Amino acid sequence: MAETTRRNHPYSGVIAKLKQAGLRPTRQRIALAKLLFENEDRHVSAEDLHEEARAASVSVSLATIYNTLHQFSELGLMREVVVEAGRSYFDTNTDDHHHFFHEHSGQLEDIPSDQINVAEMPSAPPGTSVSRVDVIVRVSGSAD
Amino acid sequence: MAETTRRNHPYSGVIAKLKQAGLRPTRQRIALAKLLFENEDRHVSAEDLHEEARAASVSVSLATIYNTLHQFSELGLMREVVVEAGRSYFDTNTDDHHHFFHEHSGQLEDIPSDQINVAEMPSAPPGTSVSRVDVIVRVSGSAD
DNA sequence: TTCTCATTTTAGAATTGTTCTAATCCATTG
DNA sequence: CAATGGATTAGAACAATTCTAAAATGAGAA
Ligand SMILES: [Mn+2]
Ligand SMILES: [Mn+2]
Ligand SMILES: [Zn+2]
Ligand SMILES: [Zn+2]
Repeated sequence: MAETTRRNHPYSGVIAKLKQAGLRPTRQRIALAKLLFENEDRHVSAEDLHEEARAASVSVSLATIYNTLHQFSELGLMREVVVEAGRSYFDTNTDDHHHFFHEHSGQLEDIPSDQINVAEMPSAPPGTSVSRVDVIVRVSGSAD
Repeated sequence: MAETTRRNHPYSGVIAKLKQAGLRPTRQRIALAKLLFENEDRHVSAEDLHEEARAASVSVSLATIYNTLHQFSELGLMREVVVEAGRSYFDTNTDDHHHFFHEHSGQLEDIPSDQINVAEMPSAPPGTSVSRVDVIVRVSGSAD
C-alpha cells in the first residue's frame, strides 16, 4: 500500500507522515522528510543534512534544519544520539537499538536490540524512572 | 603507607601520582589533582572544576583546566564521559563502570560494573576493536 | 646559588555547533 | 482570493572549547 501510494503520488508518503504527526507539510519539511525517511535508516548531524539538502538543490536554512530535526525527534519520528561532545546525531531508526561508534570516522552503526542484552539492570534511583538506556560500543580501526 | 606519606608531606600523594604519569608537578596540576583525587570519585565539567578552584582560592586559567583534564584523561588518571551534546564531563573513577544520567539535574551517578551486565555483545565490525562500552541509563525525576 | 631552556601557563582571540530574534513568507481556511 | 497563524530565514548571539603567542616557571647544569 505504501508502495502503490508512493508510485501514484510521489509526495504522499511523507506528506501523510507529516500530517499524522501534526506538522504542516511545508516545502522544506517535505524535502527533508524525503531525504531522511525514503532511504535506509540514517544517522545524520545537522550539518550533514544541510549539506545533503544543498547537494539535492533543496534550499533550506540551517535554522530550519535544526527546527525540523528537533520537531521530528520530539514527535518520535526520529531520535537524538549523543556520542561526542559538541555534536548531535539524529537517528531515523526509532526501534529500540544500540550503537557502535567508529571513533576514527565518527560514524554510527546500529546494533539491533536482539544482538545485545543488558541484563541485571540496577533499579532506578529513588524518585526517578528510566527514560532510556543507551549502549555505545566505541570501536577504533585496528590500524589505529 | 599512603596514609603516613600524606600525613607527613601533604602534597606527596598527588606529586607522586603526577610524576608517575610523567607530568611535572606544577602548582596548578598539584592543586587540581588534590581537588580531583583527594575526595570521593567525581564527575566534573571544566567549568565546575574552574569554579571549584576559584572557590578554593587556587588561581588557574580555564585553558589550563582544559589542558589538565585532557592530559589526565589521556594518561588514564581519569576519563571523559559524554552524555549531553555540548558539554563534557570528566570522571575520576577509572574503574570499569557505567552511569545513571539524571536528565533534570545534569548529574551523573556511577553504576558499578557488577550491578549491570551487558551480555551477548555482537562482535566488533571487521577491522575494528572495541575500545570501550558505555551504558548510560537516562533517568528523569518521577515528577517530570 | 644562579643560569638556561624546555615545559607550562595564560589572556584573550578564534572557532564550532547551536539557539535566538524579529522580519518575511506561505499553507490553510473561509 | 484575503486573512491569519504557523513556518522559514539571515544573521546576530551564545556557550563550550580550542588556539595563539607571549610570559612565567620548574628542573637540571654549572
Ligand atoms: Mn558528521
Ligand atoms: Mn556541571
Ligand atoms: Zn541508530
Ligand atoms: Zn563515573
